[in-house]
Amino acid sequence: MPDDDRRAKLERLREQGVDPFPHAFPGVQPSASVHAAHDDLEDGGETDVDYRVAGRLAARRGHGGSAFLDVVDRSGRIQIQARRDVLGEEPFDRLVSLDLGDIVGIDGTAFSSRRGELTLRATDWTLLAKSLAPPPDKFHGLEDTETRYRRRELDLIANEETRELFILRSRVVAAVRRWLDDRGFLEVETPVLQPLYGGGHARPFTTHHNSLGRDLYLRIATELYLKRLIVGGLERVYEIGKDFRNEGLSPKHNPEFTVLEFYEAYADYVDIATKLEELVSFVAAEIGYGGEIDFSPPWRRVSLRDAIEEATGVDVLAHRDRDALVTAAAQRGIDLAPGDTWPQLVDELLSKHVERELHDPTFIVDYPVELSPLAKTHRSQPGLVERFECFAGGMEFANAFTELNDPDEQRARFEEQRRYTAEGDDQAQPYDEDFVRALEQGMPPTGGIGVGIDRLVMLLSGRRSIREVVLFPAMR
RNA sequence: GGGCCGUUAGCUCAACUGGUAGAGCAGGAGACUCUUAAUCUCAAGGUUGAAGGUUCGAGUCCUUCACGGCCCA
Repeated sequence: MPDDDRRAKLERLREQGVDPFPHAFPGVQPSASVHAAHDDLEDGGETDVDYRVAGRLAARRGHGGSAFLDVVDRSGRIQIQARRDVLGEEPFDRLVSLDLGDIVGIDGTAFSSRRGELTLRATDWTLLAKSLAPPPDKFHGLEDTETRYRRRELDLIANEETRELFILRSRVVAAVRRWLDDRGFLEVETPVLQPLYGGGHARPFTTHHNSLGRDLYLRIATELYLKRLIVGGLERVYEIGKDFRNEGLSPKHNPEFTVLEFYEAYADYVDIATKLEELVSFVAAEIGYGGEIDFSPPWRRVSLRDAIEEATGVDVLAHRDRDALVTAAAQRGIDLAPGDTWPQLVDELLSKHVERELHDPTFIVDYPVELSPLAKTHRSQPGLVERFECFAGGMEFANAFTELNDPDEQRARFEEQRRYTAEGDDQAQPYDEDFVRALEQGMPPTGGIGVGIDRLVMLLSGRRSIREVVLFPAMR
């Protein structure tokens, strides 16, 4: 058993007075900085520059009196040369008999091998943590999808692309924050545990607060609280956080997912669209995006009605109730579920016939009021609201509107949602009196948006499954 | 929910129409002072996802289940 071998080594080390789990190792430099300083060294060239690096032992090539070791840290990989004549008998033998996966600290002098690989000739070394479990295959890495998701630490150890992907994700989020911070947006935190959920079309998770003796919901969106902050005069706010939706898993859906929402007073959905173009193209440039999607502004804008009519021949606005729409679609050879509400049917036409064809970023604008209970009525087109969803790579990744700020109309919209609930839509939005009361205080004209960060990372990294871009995706 | 594919050593994969489960890497012993998927020698490593069934005999065929992947709804 390999584990037994490793445990036997652990005991042997302890008997030799070596602490296999020391407390710290100060002064470590990233391996990439060693490469940056010396990668122009000629083949076989020597330096007298010493470095201290640390990381996981990933490979070993022994040659009797010398050996080459590969040490991996977050910034990359660096080759270590161990020599008996440099280190001395015992330190050399112990270094060379470490297990792959052990964490080591290396002090060494930079030089270039005969074949031109930058290498540290170890002058001293320290075991920093013993690894008791064998690592994945050093060449093939870890390929089993299930193990990669369930044991992401192994994926990160074995697969450099995974490490780079999650570093990329972090850079995406950092760039988003930088862009918003630079434009006067204030980052805020609103409740995850909510007495009433709202701001989205979804089923919630329910939990229970023991000492309050009441049920609470995990938020499905941050929208209503953020708009209350606009009422409060914070003018430009944003939140990046997890939302939770109690629905099925798919390549585009994880039950908990990261969303950016931002709201801007005195702006409308046209302003927000421009900001989204700028934000995403900024982030793409910051991370050096070089993929197939053209994020450069301006992005195409097409009305929801035209988009659906182009794809299906059905004019949804000419068939403004459930039965008429089902009939019109049937004449075009499209079966719709007759039990759905009218807004659900429109949403179905959009997601099944339009969404997957939208490769480069596209704004679908001006939605029926029935689909958008929190959006302001369109200034010129009756029956519509000022709303857009943004699509790219065949996937929705953002949703925005000119915010409804008339409290009486908001109340009426919530009442309409109640009717949809009564018609069987279990995702319709509940009546939130606290929110309406806040609107009664007076909310300035406001534009707001939600951007799916996981999906944005999928687009920017070319990944086709949300599970690839979430560190620990939900598994059955 | 439906269809298809997959699950074999720690990891990556073999095993023909049913006939003693193999290899590489990792791990063990040894050789080797510029290798980089190092090389060479030797030995070891398995409840073939689970449970049933058919058969003289099942990794292989059948049924059910679990988990995963892809596609569809």
